[in-house]
Amino acid sequence: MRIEMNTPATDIPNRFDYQTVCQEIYSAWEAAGCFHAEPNTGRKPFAIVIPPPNVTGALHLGHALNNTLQDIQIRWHRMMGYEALWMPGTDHAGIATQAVVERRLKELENKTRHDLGRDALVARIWQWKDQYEARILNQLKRMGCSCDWRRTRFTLDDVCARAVRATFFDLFRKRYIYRGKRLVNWDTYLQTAVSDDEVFHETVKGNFWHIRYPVIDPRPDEPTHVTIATTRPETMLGDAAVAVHPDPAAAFDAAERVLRERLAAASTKEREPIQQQLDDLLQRRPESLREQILLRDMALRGTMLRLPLLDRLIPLIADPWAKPEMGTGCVKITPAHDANDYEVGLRCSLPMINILNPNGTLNAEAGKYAGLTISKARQQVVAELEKLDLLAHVEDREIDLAHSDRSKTPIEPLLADQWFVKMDTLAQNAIDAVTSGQVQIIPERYAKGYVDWLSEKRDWPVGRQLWWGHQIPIWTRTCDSAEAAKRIAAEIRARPEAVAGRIEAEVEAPDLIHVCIRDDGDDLEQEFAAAGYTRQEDVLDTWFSSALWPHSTLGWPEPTAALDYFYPTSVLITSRDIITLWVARMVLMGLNNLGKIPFHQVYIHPKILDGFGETMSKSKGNGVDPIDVIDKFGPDALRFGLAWLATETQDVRMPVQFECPHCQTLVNQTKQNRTSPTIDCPKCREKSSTQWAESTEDVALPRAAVVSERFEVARNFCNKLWNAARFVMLNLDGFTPEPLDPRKLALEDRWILSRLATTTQAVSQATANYQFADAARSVYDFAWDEFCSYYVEMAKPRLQNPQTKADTQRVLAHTLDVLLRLLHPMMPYITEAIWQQLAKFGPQREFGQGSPASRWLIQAAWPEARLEFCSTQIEDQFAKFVSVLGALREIRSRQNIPPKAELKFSVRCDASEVALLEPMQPFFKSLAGAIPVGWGQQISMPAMAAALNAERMEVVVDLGDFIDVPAEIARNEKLLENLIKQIAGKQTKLSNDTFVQRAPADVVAKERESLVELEQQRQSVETALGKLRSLTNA
RNA sequence: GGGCGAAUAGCUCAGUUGGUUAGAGCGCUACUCUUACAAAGUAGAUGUCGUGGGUUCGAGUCCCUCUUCGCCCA
Repeated sequence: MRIEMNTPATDIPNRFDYQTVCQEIYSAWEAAGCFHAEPNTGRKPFAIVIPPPNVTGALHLGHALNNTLQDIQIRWHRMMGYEALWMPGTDHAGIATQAVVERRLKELENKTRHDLGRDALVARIWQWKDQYEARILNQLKRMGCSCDWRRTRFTLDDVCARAVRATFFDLFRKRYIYRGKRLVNWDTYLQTAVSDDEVFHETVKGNFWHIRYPVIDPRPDEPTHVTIATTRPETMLGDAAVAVHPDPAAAFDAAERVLRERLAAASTKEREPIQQQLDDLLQRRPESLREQILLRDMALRGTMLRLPLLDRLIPLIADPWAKPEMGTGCVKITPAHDANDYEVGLRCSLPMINILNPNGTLNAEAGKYAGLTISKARQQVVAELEKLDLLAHVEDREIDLAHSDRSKTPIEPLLADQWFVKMDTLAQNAIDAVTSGQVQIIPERYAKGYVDWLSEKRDWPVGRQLWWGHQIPIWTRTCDSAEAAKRIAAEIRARPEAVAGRIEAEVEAPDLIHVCIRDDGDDLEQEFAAAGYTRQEDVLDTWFSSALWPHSTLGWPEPTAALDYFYPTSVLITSRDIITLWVARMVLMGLNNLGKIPFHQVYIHPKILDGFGETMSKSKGNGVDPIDVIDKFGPDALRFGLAWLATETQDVRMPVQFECPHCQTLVNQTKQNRTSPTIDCPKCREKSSTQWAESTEDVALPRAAVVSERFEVARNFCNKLWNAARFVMLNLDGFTPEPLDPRKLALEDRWILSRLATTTQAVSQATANYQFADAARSVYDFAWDEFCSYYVEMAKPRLQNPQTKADTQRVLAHTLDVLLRLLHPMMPYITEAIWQQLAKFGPQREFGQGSPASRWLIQAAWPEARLEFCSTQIEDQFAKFVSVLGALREIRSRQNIPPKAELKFSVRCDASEVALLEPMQPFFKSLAGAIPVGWGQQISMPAMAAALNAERMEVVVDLGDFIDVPAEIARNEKLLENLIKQIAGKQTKLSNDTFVQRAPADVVAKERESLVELEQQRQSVETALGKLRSLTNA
C-alpha cells in the first residue's frame, strides 16, 4: 500500500493524492474488519439503520449529506469505545422502480408490462435493482461510509420478506387488516392506486361545462330543467343524483356571514375581490333562493330527472354538500368518481356507478361510450349534449388537477377494493412514544407534524396494484352462501395450524373467505390453492416493509443476538419529508412487533436545495452526483463541506455549475440549461453532453460534470491540514515523546494546549447535539487560525533553537495527533492517510503517556478534553501578543513598508506586560519583521513614529526612512473619526439617567471603563496627528 | 385555508440567556513565489440585520403586523 511505503518526509507531496490513496485506505479498513460490529462485545452498543436509498436511481447530494452525518456519528461513537453498527441496505421502492422500468420498456421496446407478463417484468426489475444497488453501494463506499457491509439488506430479500409476512399475519389476526371499497387515486397509466402522498396537484387550463338535465313531470310553476356545472362532463355517465341544499336560505346566510367576516379581517389589498363576491351574492340571492327553495321542495317530493344520453332516471335529492351560493346551487352527484360525492352517496344510499376500466377507458356502464378513452368520451359527450341543446354554456377556467407523481398523468378518482391497516391503536401508541419523550425528535419542532399526522388516525391503504413488491399473503374464495362462509372460516380457525399461528381466516360479507398464511412456502399455500382459493394479486405499499427496517434487518422475527443487543437502535438520521410516511410507521410497527420503540432519537437534517431554492432531484436536472464532487474535490472535501453547511434551521442552498470537460470552465446552471442535452462552453466554445443527452451524436460527446463551488472551502481546508501535517513531519527529526509538565512550558505551548482542550470540548459537545456545522467550524477555526497561523509559524524559529526544539516537537506532534482524531469522523481519508505517515516519524504521541498510537485512526480513541490545560489567563496574555503583532502588521501595510525591510518598535505598557512580551521577541521578528527597541512606561519617542493602541498598550514604530506622512495622517484621521463616534455614543448612553439607574451595575461600569479607554486613545491619536501635521508644515 | 421554517455584506451562511464598533468563507482591492501550503500569506473596502409598529435603559436577538420565498398538510 502506497501509504505504508518508507518515504522520507521530504518526499511527501504537497497535495493529498485522494484519487489513488482513498481507495487503498478504504480497502485496508474493510480488510481489517474496522466496519464490522458484533453483539455482546462487552462494549456499549450504538446502532444506526440507514434510511435505505431506493433503487430507482443513483444518490445525489441530499443523500450524500444524510449519509455523511450518519457516518460522522458512527465513526465518532466507534472512537468513543462503543460497538458501533451502521446497518446498510436499499429499498425496493415498489411503484417508483416499477414505473421507471415500465417507462423504459415502453420507450426502448414499445412494450407494456402486459406484453411481458408478471414474471418477466419482475425479472427485468430485479436486473435494474442489481445495477442500481451496486451503483448506490459504490457511491456510499467512495464517500467513506463505514457501514457493516456484511449485514447489507434489501427490503425485498428473504430476511425482510419473512418479517413482512410475520407482521402482516399478526395484524390480520388482530383484525387490524381489512378490505373495503374506497375511492382511490387511480393512475390509469400504471393501472394502480397511488396513495395521497404520491399525488401532486397542478393548476391546468380547463373548462366548466354547464349542462341541463330534464325534470320528469314538472308542475306548471316548476322548472323543466336543472342546470349543473362540471369540469369533467364525461363523469355524468356515472351520475347517481343531483343535489340541492336542504335549507338554502340558511346556507346563503352562512355564506354571507363568512364573507363579511373575511372582509372585516382583510387587508386593503384583499378587500376588493371579497367585496365583489359579496355584492354578487347579495344580488343573486333573491331570485336564486326562490328557485332553490322550489327545487328543494321538489327533491323532498321525490322528483326524478332524466340523465341525458343514457336516459337513466336519477333522483333530485336534498343534501348540504350543494352550495347555494355557487352557480345554480345544484350539483351532480357521481359517488364512484368523486370523494365528496362518495360521502353524499353513502349518506343518501345512492348507487355507486363505476364507469371506468382500470386502463382508463370507459366500461359497459357508459353505454355506447364504452371502450372510449376519457378524453374521447369527453369530446363525444359534449358534442351530443350540444346537439340535444342541453349544453347551457361553457366557461374557461383554471382547474386544480391531481396528477400521479409516478406516471405524471392525471389521477382518476375510482371506487375500488382496497386493503387497509386500521390505525387507531397503532397510531395512538406511536403518538405516546413521542409525547412521552421515549422517542426524541430533534429539532423538537418536527414532533408537531408527527403527532398531528398520526392523530388523524386515518386507516392506511396498503395494497398496490403492482407486480414489484411483497405480494399480499391472502388467499380468497367465494362461498355458496354467507352461512357457508362463516362455517368454513370457523373450521379453518379450529385447525391445529391455526392454533399454532400459521394460518388465520376471516369472512368478508357476505360470502368471501380470506385466508392469511404466515410463512412463505408453507404447504398450506398449496393446499388452499388446490381448494380453489386464489391469492390476492396486489402487493404491499413499499412503506410497509420500510416500517419494519430497524428490526427486520436485525433478523426479526428470529430472536437473534444482534436484535437483542442492538435494538432499539440509537438514532435515526433522515430528512423531514418522510417523518410521517416512514418515521411514524417505524415507531408504530416497532411497538406492535416488539413492544419496543425502534430508536431513541430521530435527528432531522436540512435539505439540499439548488441555487434557485428548489429541492435537488435527478428528474429536475439539478441533482449533483456525489461522485462528481469526489472526483473534483475529494471525498473529505465533500463530507466536510456538507457537515459545514448542516445548520439547524437553514436548508442548504447550493448553486450548481456544469464543468466543461475540455477546459474546466464552470458554467452556472440555469433553469433553461439544466434540462438541455448539451452545454456549450462560453470560453473554449466546445460542446459537452449532460444527463439528458439522447441522440448518438450527443452521447458521444464528453460529459460535463455537475458540481458546486461551495466545496472549495473544504477542499482548501484539506490542503491546509495536509500541509500543516507535512510541516510537522518534516520537523520531527530526533523527536522523543517525553512527558511534559505544562507549567514549565512556554506561553505559546500553553496557549495552544489551552485552545486545543477548549476545541476538543466544543467538538464533542456539538457532535453529541447533532450540531455538525458548529463542530466543523470549531475545528476549522482552531486548525487554521490558531494552529497554522500562530503555533506553526512560531514553531519555525523555535525548531532552530536546540533549547526549545524538543518541547516544540512534542507539542506539535501532540496537537496534530489530537487534531486528526477530532477531524476523523468528518474527514476520514485524509486524516487516516496522515496518521499512517505520522506513525513513521513519531509513533508515540500520547502526550505525557508515551503509549504507541493505534494502528488505524478509525480505531483510535476519541480525545478527552484536557480541561486542566484551559487557562483564560494564558489566552488573554496571548491575545495581547497577537494584538501587538497586529498593530505592527497594520502599520507596515499602511505605510507600504517593503516586506524584507526590518522595523524598529517600542511598546508603552506596564511591567507585567513587559515580562509577557519580552520573551516573544523572536516572533515579532519572524511574524512581522520587527525588532523591539524598548518596553515599558519610559520608552523614548522616535522623531518619526507611527503609534497604534492595542489592548491598552501603545505600539510605537520608528518609521525612519519609511514614513509616508500623508498615508499616516489619513490613517490617524480615520481612526480619530471612528473614536469620536464611539465616544459620543458612550457619552449619550452614560448621560441617560434611566440607563445608569436600571441597567445592571457591571454593564454600566464596563461602559464607563471603556469610555475612559477610548478617551485615552483619542488623546494619543490626536497627539500623533499633531506631530504628523507639523512634519508636513515643516 | 392550516402548520413549520427562512429573509443579516455582491454570493453562501454564522450570530448563545437582549449588553462595547454585527462576524466567517467565497468574491473584490493592494502588496508578497517568505525554507508546510498561491488550494497560500499580510492588510483593506463592503451592512437602513425584509417592512411597519411595540416591549425595554438598551433589540439582528423578545412580541405583533405586513411583504417575499421554501417545505409539509388539506
